Amino acid sequence: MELPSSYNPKETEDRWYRLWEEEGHFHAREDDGLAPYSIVIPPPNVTGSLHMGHALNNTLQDILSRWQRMMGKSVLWMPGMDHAGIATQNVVERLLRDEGKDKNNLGREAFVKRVWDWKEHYGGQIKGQLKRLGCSLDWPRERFTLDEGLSRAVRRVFVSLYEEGLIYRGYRIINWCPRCETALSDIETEYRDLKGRLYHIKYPIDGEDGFITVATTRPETMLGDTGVAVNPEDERYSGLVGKRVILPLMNRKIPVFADSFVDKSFGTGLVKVTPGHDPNDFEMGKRHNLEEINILDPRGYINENGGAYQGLSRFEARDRVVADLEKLGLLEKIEDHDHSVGHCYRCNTVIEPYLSRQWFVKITPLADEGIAAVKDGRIRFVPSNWEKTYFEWMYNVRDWCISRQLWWGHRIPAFYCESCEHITVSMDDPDSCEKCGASTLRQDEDVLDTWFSSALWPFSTLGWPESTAALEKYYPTTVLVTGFDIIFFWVARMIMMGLKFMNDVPFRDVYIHALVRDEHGHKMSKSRGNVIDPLIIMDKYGTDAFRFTLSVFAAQGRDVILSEKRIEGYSAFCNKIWNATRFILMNLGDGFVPREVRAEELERFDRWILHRMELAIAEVNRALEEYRFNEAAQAIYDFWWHEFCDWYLELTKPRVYAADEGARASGDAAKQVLYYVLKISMKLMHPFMPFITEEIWDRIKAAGEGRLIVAPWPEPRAEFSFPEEARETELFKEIVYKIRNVRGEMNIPPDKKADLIVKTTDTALGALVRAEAVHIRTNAKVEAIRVDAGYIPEKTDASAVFAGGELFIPLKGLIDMDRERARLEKEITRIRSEHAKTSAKLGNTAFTSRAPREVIEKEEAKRDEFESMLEMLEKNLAKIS
RNA sequence: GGGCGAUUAGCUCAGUCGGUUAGAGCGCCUGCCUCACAUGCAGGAGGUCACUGGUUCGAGUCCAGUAUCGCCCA
Repeated sequence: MELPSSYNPKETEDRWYRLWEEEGHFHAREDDGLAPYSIVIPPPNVTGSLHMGHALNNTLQDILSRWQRMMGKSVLWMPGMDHAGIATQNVVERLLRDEGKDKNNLGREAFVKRVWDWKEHYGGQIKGQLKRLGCSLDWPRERFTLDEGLSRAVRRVFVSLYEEGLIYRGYRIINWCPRCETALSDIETEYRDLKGRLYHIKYPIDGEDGFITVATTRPETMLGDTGVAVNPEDERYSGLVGKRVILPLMNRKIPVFADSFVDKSFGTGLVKVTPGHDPNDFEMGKRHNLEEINILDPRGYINENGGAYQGLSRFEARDRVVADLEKLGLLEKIEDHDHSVGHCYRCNTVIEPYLSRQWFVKITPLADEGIAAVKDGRIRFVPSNWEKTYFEWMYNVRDWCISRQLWWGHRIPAFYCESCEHITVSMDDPDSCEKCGASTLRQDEDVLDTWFSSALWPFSTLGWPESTAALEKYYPTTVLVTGFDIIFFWVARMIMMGLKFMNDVPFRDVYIHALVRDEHGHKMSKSRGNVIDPLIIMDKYGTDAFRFTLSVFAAQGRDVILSEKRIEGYSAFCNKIWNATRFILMNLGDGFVPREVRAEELERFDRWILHRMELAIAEVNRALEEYRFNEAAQAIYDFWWHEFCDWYLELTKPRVYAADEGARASGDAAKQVLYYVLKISMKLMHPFMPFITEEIWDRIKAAGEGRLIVAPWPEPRAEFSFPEEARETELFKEIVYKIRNVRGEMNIPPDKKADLIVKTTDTALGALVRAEAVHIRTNAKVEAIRVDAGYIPEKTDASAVFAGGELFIPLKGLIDMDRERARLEKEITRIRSEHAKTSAKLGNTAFTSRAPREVIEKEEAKRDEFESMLEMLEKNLAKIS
């Protein structure tokens, strides 16, 4: 039973993952008769590869899954990927471009086939990377948003919402990406503050000599102006309303009208109105019957409506328009002006508000249900403050533009009749128009927003619209784990769709974790060059160290700020786990037979460590129940390192090393406890560090015991509650600390043997010191130990006080008096200031009359203790002065 | 402009119901290769809990304001 002197993650990780998977431990069974616990993975993009956000997100889900699996639940963690319409289409288009090809030459069918080919060969790299991370996903159930079943679900939802009037076709301003050449939803547009300019342009008044001046940030859109607006309350321009102005460059006569939308204080108070290229202008145009002129083609170039500017890009057109206005003397001035400009969230191109016909989901009726579900607690956000963000958005949500001018995605199941224009929307492709019966039907060219299919993820992956056993058992899912950045994109929409089509929430809890940032708190991004690649980290430090680091830093409401230094620190923890195990195995001996630990054979420190372990188990359970991953991880770390390794292992050494017959029973008990604590610890650690714990488990498990991944989670054991021994052990530790402190501060060389006199009138304490003399000796490095209530210290004794007594270390000839005086003085100062604080409190009648009794008693006890310590310290100081 | 969050040791952060001598990791200083681990052991230094005011017997914790920073939305 011996371990190599260090743990090799590389070698073990791969092997264990394969075994777990082969043995079917990740697979959920609908018929297992166990209570369900289900999580659906936030489906990564098929084009994606594992980044820190994924690593955190999936580590947390895996911790929950493994914990609940060990708790005996029927755990389903559903894997899958998202077809990522724009991103994937972009990837393949780029490939084609490199080959000198173009998707339009290829044609739709061939292009889509090409994307599928790409997906088969290069897509889904992230799957292997999730395995690398140890994720216990139920792979045989893996789904893809574009697979047959999910496509069926998407179509069912579309048809059903259309029939109900919740999906409609509309002609309006949407966000258009001229590079992707598709519409985007509002939330796919990211606004960024840019330094721009405000151009003041003079428009001549029709039939008069004067001008009016309008201010705009986008002069090129004037080519499509069909009006000028003014606030009705603006006295400056009251005479203008009803007149016409001549649009320069285009020489079009356009009306001046009043609309309360106009902000009097912005620019000149007069705004040019371009209904074809601005959502607000569009609304005004509707109110005032203005013509809507579209001056741009889908690529963002000026079209035939832009007169002489046709063929220019929107940016070239801006320069030319400004230059021409300047020449005509119509450019009054240009001011610097900061404004926020929409960008495509996929390709970062400046978005164009663009007038076009698109499909929309009427969202308000769905949102109302979604709001109610969170309001009445059917869904709980953790941390709860995210509910506020959710409500804020849901109350102000606008109709969702779901059509995309792409080829990669779910094609919209709407069929236009060539003869009567009727739209047929149905589950199966129709042969003829449902209205006039004509067979000349043309399917809508567009596909659906990828998020439309992701919105169905919690039930579509379980087999909906079929009614399956999986759906029956695992829906609603237990918890959704995701980042706050997709609350609107995904979480809110799943809630709405789940309520609509399943009549139930898609998940009970939504745990929102933070973003991973670099060590300076910056968002990791390729352009910043501060990306830490999780795969490199796992290679370097091992997956377990990486996962543990993520858990420790996953505090609620905080960003995860990651640096390699920390990961390195926790790889030391893995080493500590390995080596403590190694120590235990080396000392159990070949004849060791594990058995139940019996209360009557336990010594003080055995009871103490079992007591502490029970507390650790309770803490891990509580923390995980509340999704406080960092607290659970911290509890594990502290217990293992600072209690089990720092103290208990040291305390067992004399017992397990002892060779004589009389000590054998004590040594045997210690071995049983070591083994027991080791096993329980592996269980507690497993969800966080699955590989090293399974590896250790494999070497320590009893005959016939199965894998750790499915070992039963530790049950609380009331018989291991030993508060008395715990208290005594803390006292023992304090004595050891004090002696070490004296040695350290006094610079006593390690090889210098020192004796110890403990002076106390407390007989129980004296008995404790006598009983544990061996352990004080080995842990504090002292020789002879004596308890003497009447001890009169020598002038050459170093001393220290503790709760219940004082201790002396005779150091004839070695003691540096100045140093010892300074040490005692420092301690006196410290205790005095504590004493002052507590006696001030007790001297305050407001406190003594109003504070709860136990708080007062605590203060009194503190005061008494400080007083007796001060008395001893001062006496000892006087003695050596 | 509206909303949310943060500010605690040199750095990065915990701190649960308002009551402990405010903690951890890293870094720093001192001493140790003690037969599990130098990825380690022992000891130590280091804090006006951003600021101002309030509530309270009592505030790192609750409230208000200020400052700085970050994020989301318009």
